[in-house]
Amino acid sequence: MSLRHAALGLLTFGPASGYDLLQTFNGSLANVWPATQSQLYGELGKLAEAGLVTVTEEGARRRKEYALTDAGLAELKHWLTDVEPTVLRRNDMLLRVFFLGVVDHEQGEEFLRKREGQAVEHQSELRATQEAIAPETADLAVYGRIALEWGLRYTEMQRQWAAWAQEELAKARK
Amino acid sequence: MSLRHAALGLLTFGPASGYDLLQTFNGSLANVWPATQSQLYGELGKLAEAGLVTVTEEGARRRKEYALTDAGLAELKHWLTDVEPTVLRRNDMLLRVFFLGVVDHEQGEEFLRKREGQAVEHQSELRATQEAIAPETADLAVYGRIALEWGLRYTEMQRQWAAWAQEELAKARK
DNA sequence: ATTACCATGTAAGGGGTTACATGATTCC
DNA sequence: GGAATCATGTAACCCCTTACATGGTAAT
Repeated sequence: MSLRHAALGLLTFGPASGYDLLQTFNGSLANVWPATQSQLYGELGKLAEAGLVTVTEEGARRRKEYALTDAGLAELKHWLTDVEPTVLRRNDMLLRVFFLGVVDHEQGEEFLRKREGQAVEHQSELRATQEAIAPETADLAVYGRIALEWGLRYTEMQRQWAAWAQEELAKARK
Repeated sequence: MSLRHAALGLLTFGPASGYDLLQTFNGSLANVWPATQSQLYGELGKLAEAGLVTVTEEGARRRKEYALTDAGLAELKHWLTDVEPTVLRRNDMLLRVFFLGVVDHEQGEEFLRKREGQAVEHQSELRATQEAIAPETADLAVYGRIALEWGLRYTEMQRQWAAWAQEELAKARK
């Protein structure tokens, strides 16, 4: 049920069309809560029907601009403060680790090597976006910086873990 | 499509019934790839139909015991070595961070305090299971230990991040 | 006998993905 | 005029969750 809240959240920055929101979902939210066009347009319809947003303007090319209503803002605040975030489940990569004994040691090591590389790569992407938005975030988007820091620490953790795991494997092999 | 591979993976440890597998999904796999009864029985049926597992025994109480076929093992290996794990997406908690500016500073700080507490709690649970399985894992379940270590490092990262974020907020508030 | 546990299945509904479909406007 | 972009919508399909439904077996 969080696409709904992601949309409400984005509308706190100002009115926007489905198309506008989609750019954000594919941009800064891509690593946190991606959404497809199909899904978003459907959800905006439901949000309007539920009175959490309203159409404030109909522009060219059937463009509809949506704005948050009081009820929408209330729902967003409720979600932020009263609803417990779900703990992370379903980790594709870790599931594979569980069964890595099925293939031989070399392939196990290669798997971990790849994870290490992927973490490095992902981290450098995050650093790139960090530098791209650095100027304007003197104190403006504190929470944006905090979210980004999570990504940096996560990828760093993954990198170190994968390196450690390779050593463990080497030890176990002797 | 990973429930299928989780089931195949578990069957490499020996034949088992849907009910047996379910205990594992609710036990050691709960933090990695949970599955419901309803879903699992359905998937086992599809796996049998696809020839990746076979019913090796029909016991009391309609119990069916499944075993991996050669095709099933091949599919599992293929998934382990050739299919790239999906990078983690959709983080409920981080999505909230993005919009935390909507509520006041105190509530923002409380949110982060809760995350810190949750990380501590989750980590101590992991340590408990670590000690519970320690004796038998001298070198037996290397990959199990490696997966567990991921959890310990993840929760530690989250704890430190949440603490850091609270400091950043305090700084930004002055 | 009753309770607890073993054991499997179906149905309804939500959320997500991919693909299909359509048309308006802007820019070259 | 043609291509790129803006802009919205529908349909089919898969995965997952919750709830409902049924019955066998073991232990007290």
